[in-house]
Amino acid sequence: MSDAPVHAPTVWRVALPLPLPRLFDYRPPAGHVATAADVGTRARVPFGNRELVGVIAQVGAASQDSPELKTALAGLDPEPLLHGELLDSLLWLARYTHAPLGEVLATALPAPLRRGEPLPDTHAWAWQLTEAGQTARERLRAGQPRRLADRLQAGPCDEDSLDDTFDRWRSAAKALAKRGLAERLAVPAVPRAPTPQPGPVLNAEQQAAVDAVLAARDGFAALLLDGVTGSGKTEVYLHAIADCLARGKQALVLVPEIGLTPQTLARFRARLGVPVHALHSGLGDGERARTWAAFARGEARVVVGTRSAAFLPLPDAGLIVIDEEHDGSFKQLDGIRYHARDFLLVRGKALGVPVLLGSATPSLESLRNAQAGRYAHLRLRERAGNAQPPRVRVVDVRKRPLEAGLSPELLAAIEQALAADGQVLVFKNRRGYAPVLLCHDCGWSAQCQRCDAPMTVHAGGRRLQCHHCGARRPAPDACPDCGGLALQSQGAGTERIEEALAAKFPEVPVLRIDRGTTQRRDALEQHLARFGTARGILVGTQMLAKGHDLPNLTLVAVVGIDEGLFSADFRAPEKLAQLLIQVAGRAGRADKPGEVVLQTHHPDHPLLATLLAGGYAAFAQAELAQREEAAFPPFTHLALLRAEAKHSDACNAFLQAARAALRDADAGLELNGPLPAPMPRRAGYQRAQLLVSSPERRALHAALDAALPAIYALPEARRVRWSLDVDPVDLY
DNA sequence: AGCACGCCGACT
DNA sequence: GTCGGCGTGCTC
Repeated sequence: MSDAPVHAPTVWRVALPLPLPRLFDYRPPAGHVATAADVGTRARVPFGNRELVGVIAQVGAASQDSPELKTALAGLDPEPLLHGELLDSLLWLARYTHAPLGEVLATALPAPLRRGEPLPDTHAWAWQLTEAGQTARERLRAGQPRRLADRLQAGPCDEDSLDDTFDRWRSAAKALAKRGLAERLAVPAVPRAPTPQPGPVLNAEQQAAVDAVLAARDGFAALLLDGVTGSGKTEVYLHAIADCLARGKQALVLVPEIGLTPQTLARFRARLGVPVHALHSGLGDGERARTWAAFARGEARVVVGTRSAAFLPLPDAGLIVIDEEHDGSFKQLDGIRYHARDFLLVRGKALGVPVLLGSATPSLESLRNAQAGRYAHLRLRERAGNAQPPRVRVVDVRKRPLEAGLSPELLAAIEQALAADGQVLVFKNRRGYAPVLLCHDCGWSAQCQRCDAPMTVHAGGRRLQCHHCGARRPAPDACPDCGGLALQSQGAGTERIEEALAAKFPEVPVLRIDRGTTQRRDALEQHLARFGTARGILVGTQMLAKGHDLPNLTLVAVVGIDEGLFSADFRAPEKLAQLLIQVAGRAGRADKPGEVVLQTHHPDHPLLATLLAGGYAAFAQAELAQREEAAFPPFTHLALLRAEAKHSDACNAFLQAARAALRDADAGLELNGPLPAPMPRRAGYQRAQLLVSSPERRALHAALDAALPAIYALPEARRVRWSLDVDPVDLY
């Protein structure tokens, strides 16, 4: 502390998008003086022999051990791009995930901003009559262009309100523009006063939930909206958001990957009476950047978005909603391994706004927080509109003849449902034709050459595909080992079930929905629309578990749940219970209860017994008790250090050295490993992991903070690809 | 992560 | 004789 260099230059300390846990110092460009106001702006800097764009994280004296300083090429922002709450929250996220700040900031920014492009224009477009249009209007023939001209007579009209109030106005506008009667002009985007449409009358429980959110609206609060399927959680969101908008504030709604349907957006738009922005993986870079800018400038009011929407600036925040809060897609599994729900809770606290977490099957973490009094627990027990809960039947398939994995009882139930003009959903967690190709003569089975996993049979048995690395090859005609011709497809995936059902029920349509048939975002919509409401059978995977109204669905059959009952993953029971409840929630319609058939070899399994007798709440209680007993989350805190390399020795050497560093940091830490990953070889790489756990979150983070510099510096670290995952979702 | 530098195999 | 394999080292 004695020798702070008096003449140390004031430098920009820049967070660069690199997997290096430090900042890089630069002299500001000639003519610039670094000041605290530069923090949060971007800079273009020379780095080695290339150029990078980073964010100025600090301004100060160069660290003493810095070598020769380079000069930054340019500052890119007149005003900080990241500042206030968002910057603070991102700094928190970097500390919490123990990820390099530059990588966190790069993840938070849309690609064009990451590349150094300026914050895009966000002006709105409006239409107005030209002078010629003013005079010619009255002579126009009746029709759409005339109607539009009449509308514009009162003055310019922005495109958003035309969207809301004028069907197919674009072609009318085009017609007017072609004749020089109307023109498009850029207008400043100002949030319009909302013009909300009334929705259905709330029931008492919904009203109580809305009241609770409104009562909490002046500060941070976490509220768990625990509502059975069909209880009208979305209505509660809409009322809370409408209140937020009426107060001139912004609202953010986080939804799972598959929850962002055009119907959802249309419903939000119609009810809220303001433009509702969508943010999802299907959008182009430019559009994402414009949305980001519109929120940063406070012009945009409402966003419904997937995981990455958690990074939008919210200068006028009023409410954060997290729909299906238990959903696994909120956790990013590569790059920066953040959990969007948990990040938004931190942001809500920093912003001083309520965070509303909705689910029919809350995560055990959130339930525990509610029970501990950290979250308000709001319940919706009634299904809206008198809908009856489905009847659930467990079918014991032990010793029963199976046809493509389907029991006679199940087939009979399908026949019955179809006879009553209903629709049937058969849910199977495996896509493809069959999970294994086996030689009946010698026991050989088709394995992936780059992964420790069997290859899945596809295309009716003609092709093999690895679901882990994407490898494909034709299925052999004869066994490569013994030359025998007794190759059999073992087990059944969606494709085989579809084939069997199509043969069994040739008079009805059978539609298969899985990642094989439905890659595109709107393909699911289109498929379901074509399927309609006439009798028929849907076969599908998780994709069908939620969203998408299927009003005529009377029977839901779930096959192949047994793997979930005995998985090594401690979260498997929770995931299975959530899935069963979500899938079951699809059955039934207002006038008629639906039926759910669970086909299993383990009809007496405690998970099923508890779930059937007491519903999700009872299951969750029992499962929380087990987690506590076994010292698993949320009763302990985990971090997983993963490594992969061509040879497993390199993984083990690295993890062993990391283990020693962590042991040095905290002798009380529980360290498990190095262990081979459950699938030790994937895409040609050997993988291993070290599980770190502690009952105290602070102790875990302190140990990681203390040990990570040493881990980064390990010579063994350069011979592997490694990553740290705080709060891992799947250990396996 | 990139990108260079640096020593050992099958090709113009 | 060269182009190029990826091991290892560095980036203010």
